[in-house]
Amino acid sequence: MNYDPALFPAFAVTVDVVVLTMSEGTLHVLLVRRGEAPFKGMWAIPGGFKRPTETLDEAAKRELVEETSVDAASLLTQFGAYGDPERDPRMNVVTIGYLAVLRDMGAVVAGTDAADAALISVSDVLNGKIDLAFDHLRIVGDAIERVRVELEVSGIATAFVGPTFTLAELRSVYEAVWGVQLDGANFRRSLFTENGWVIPTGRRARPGAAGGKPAELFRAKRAWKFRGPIRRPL
Amino acid sequence: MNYDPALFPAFAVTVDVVVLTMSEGTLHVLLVRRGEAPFKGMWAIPGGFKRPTETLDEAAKRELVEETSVDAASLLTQFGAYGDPERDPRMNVVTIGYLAVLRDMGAVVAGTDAADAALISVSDVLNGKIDLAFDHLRIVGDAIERVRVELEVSGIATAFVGPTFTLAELRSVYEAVWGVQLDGANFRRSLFTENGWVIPTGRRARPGAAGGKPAELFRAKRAWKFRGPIRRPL
DNA sequence: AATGTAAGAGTCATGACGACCAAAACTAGA
DNA sequence: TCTAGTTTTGGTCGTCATGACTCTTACATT
Repeated sequence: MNYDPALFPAFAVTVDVVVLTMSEGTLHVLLVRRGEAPFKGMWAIPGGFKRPTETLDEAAKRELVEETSVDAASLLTQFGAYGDPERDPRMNVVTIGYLAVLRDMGAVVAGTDAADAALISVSDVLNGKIDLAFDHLRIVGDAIERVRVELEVSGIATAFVGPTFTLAELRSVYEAVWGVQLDGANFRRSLFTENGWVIPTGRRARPGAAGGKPAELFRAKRAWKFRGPIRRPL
Repeated sequence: MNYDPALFPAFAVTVDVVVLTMSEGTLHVLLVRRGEAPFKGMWAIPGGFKRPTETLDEAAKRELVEETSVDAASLLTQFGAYGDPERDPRMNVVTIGYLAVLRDMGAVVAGTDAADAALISVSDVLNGKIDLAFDHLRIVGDAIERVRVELEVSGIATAFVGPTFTLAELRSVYEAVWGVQLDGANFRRSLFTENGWVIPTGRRARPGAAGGKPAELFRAKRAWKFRGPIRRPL
């Protein structure tokens, strides 16, 4: 730090947001299609340039709204920075990766800045069926890995579901993210024995098309901030 | 991403490294004294500008060597990015925080770029006894928090000790970082029941000045990569 | 009414964990 | 040399979380 900063090479700083959600029982990521070179026509995660007058968190929130018209202020967490020299062929760009977790939103609305937006299955992205621009595959991979640990140490799971949810709904979040099968009865016990996780609403959800006993609807309690209710198997 | 990046405001990008180590049984952080304005004479964490031709990881490694002549390539993990508009009074600087964990090094050698370097007690820093330049207090705080979780989910603890260590030595790492007291016998059992953590060397360490039975020396096994051997109390 | 499905409640064995206790092996001082 | 103090190391005991089950309840579909 003994130099004049103005003498040093300039970088562009961007924020990229990995938006994860549950759709049809599996994990999906929100992608936008690039309208210009480089990587024109390819899928990419939404993002854009940070402005000098805003913080990184504010930039991430703004970009997410601009490109997907989604307001996820409360659940936007930073998980990594990427600055490899050739990650952008045009110039030196350092990007900050943000993770946003949303509940199922059904249809995706492309925002003002994006040509096209869609929810893509995470497994299709990770195994290479869908090519991503830049180093976005690595960024998405890091985001997924982050969610896996967050699920255990924090209570990010409730962000995937609505304000009221059934236990099976919540359990499917863990199963999809961790890629495991969890016993429904044991999952229920984990949330009830140590109380502070869920509070019953009295109302019940309609059973699925396959029938079955209607599940009770719950709301999240505050304990989720400190530690997750169950531990990751294996 | 629909704009020409050259039209956007330029940032300086730096890397700052929080070096943590155990000294006299407590957690210490490596700080350097600033020789120039702003914040001249104050303590700061070592760091410097990223070059366009290197990755962020390489920049962190290089800066650490330059300022502290410490080569910690294997244990340099990124934990956060900081880009608040006024965090550097001179211009827009976005910095990437890195965490390095070293074993006790005794004396600190100031590198070529630093006027002075010293190991400062982490508690003195966190409770405000030592003022840090820029937003480095927040950065150090985030690094500490990161170590606390890393200690539980990964096996970063062995990085604090030498290639061979006693169990009491390793236990003191957990106690210092988590700020708890752990029962020696139970700690030992945790490392032995689920085998894969330590392998005995047969040799024994010399007892401390207070006497006591000489402790056996161990080496680390590979299991540390997946999960920590014990869970955080509370 | 019969069948299928999923929620919800309970049982049982295992195993991890905290709180202890006690022996072993050393140092330091009387 | 003897004794007190300290630390490692090995062990017990009770509690509680967890995984693998079973069984009942309450719905849908045919």
